[in-house]
Amino acid sequence: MITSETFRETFLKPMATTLKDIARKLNISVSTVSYALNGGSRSVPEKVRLAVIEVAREMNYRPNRIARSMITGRNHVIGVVPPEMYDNLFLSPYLQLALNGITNEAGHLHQDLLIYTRYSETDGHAIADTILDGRVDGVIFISPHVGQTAVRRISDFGLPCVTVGGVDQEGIPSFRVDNSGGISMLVRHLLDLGHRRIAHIAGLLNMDDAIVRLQAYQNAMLQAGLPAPDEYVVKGRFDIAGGFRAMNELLDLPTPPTAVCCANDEMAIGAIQAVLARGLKVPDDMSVTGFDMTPNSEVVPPGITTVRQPITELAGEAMQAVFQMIEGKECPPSKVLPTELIVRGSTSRPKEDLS
Amino acid sequence: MITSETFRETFLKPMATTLKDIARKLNISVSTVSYALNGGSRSVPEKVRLAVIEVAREMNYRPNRIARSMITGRNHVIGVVPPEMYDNLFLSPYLQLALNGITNEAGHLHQDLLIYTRYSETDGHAIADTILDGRVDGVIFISPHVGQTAVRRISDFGLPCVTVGGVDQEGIPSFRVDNSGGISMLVRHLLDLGHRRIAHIAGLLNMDDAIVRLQAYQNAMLQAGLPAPDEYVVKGRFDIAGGFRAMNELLDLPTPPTAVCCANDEMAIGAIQAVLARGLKVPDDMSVTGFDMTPNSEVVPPGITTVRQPITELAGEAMQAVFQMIEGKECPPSKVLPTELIVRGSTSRPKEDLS
DNA sequence: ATGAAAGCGCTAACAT
DNA sequence: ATGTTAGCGCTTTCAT
Repeated sequence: MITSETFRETFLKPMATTLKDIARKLNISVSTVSYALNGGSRSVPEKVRLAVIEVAREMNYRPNRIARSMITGRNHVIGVVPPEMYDNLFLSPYLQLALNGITNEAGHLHQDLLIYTRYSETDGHAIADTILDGRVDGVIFISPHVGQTAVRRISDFGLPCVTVGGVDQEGIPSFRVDNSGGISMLVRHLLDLGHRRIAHIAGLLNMDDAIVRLQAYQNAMLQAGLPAPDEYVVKGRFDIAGGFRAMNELLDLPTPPTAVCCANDEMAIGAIQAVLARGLKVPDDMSVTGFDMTPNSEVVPPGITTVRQPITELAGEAMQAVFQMIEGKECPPSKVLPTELIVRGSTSRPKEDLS
Repeated sequence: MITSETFRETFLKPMATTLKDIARKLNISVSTVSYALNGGSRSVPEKVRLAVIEVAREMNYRPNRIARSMITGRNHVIGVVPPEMYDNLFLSPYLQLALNGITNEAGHLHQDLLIYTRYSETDGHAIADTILDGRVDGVIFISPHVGQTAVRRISDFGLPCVTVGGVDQEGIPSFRVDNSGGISMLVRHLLDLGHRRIAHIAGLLNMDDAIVRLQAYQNAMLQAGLPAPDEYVVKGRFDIAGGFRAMNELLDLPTPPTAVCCANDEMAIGAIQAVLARGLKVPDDMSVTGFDMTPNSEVVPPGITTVRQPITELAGEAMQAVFQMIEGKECPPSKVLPTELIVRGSTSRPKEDLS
């Protein structure tokens, strides 16, 4: 007869030592073994305790966290939902920095990370179901989509939930930078240099950060009394290839801009490549700015003028926040950190004086 | 009286709908509900099935995967162990590429990833215990240390286990490139250009890949009848800063090399920075080679001559391999993929003819 | 001081 | 066709 146990034993996983095994060997009860090993509310005589520990070692006992989770309701695992559902996720510097912050902090807090990478299901319903299946104690969304309904669903369900980037939502703390302030600084920097025809390469407009940055660009231009015509706003998808294409579009315009403000560093890198590919020079023929201050923004010549976004710190704080919520403490407030202007080689006065 | 249930309900997680709740509501048994929802070995009349599904939706039922795991013994989660225990893990391009491969494939196979980032415990014993606590169905080690005893422990226990990089071990399939072949190609390339004084910046020598590459360098020099003196071998820790320091050491030698072969691209980037910082030029004053063909190796001027290592593909195959083992299929064979030489701007003939 | 037993939510064998 | 029940390995209450 093939019982369930026999089946598992034979074909799936090897049988591990359980508390019961130890108890049987020592002729004591499981509860005593449990208390001896984990020191709960009951005290166990030193002699017994040592014997149990000895046998546990001998038999190579390892507590089964799944079983423990069922009772305690705690997994000590935090779910992490990356921004988008495309292949080669980890090539995004933004995600890298965010994961570093989360990872470092998770280590300190003794939590493991379950990274959700299965995005066959695009709809928030399915994603939420996966997240709410009991394996994680809380969730961190990294730059969720606009209308990522999963965030709301999860929060409504009562599972602790925070976002890195994104916008504020009732009861869901978000940790982000002052996008508007950052873009304003960059545009002002370009204005101060004497630029008047300034274009914007926008990110994925289904992400809040991209939307806010676009609006900030438009506002900054408006305030300066300068036009921000539609053809000066090109979508760049937040990646190098997108920045490359977008810059080409701008260069093909009858009156190209003299400066381009990109919604992130990667698009700035692509944009610079496009300029160079035409035999033009950065910053002489075209000033370019980025956003994020990723490691590459420094390495890529001539060094990209950008805005420092403390993503790693922010992500770390997000991690602390979910943890607090999990621990039953009060829902911590959202946090908006200021950005810092980093001027490097990719911006200079325009060739022709346009003032 | 505060029962365990009340406690959890009140302070920790919200109570979710269970099969029992649905059964009670419909006045049928849990097993019927289970079969109606998951369609196991028992058939359920269409009418009942629909009613169950309806109520499940109404009550917002979500299966508890923890409970399911306890019985089936399957989590549909694969553990991933990153190479080292330092902060800012995700800045390593090697890890990024590996994770991409694993992630993409995990998506196809419908497996989630649990990334182990808690390395307060350096010793293999503790790491193995964490991994063997029942939450994952298999493990992928990325470039494990030499003497990473956890790998052996886990494999001995019977949990499916593979490595990306590293060396072959009995019963543990590894997926890696031909390190020796790659380094040989690079050294030969430098020799062909006319270099004779060739140094090596080695990686972390507690990693197999670093050791093998160092040996390959020494062999290649030996074969060419050229010296590879101790002062021409400097440790660079596999990162940019390490490459920078190492190159400075080499430049301070009474007779500096004319070319440096680095064990990875990042150290090559650091090395180039060090050369430039002294007002020297790459490749005119110093040829530099990398390893891995990371995205940056192309972007950093003058473009780094390197060796393409199909890390992403390799990692994907590793993922497929653990999955097969989990499914009870035979342990797949290890795989060694060839590398490909990528010649770019960072190498040229030495200034002085040394032949 | 410690054994027995009740579950956690689910699956699957066993009955009916 | 479907209800009852025995666990999975553990924690924790209850009883002794």
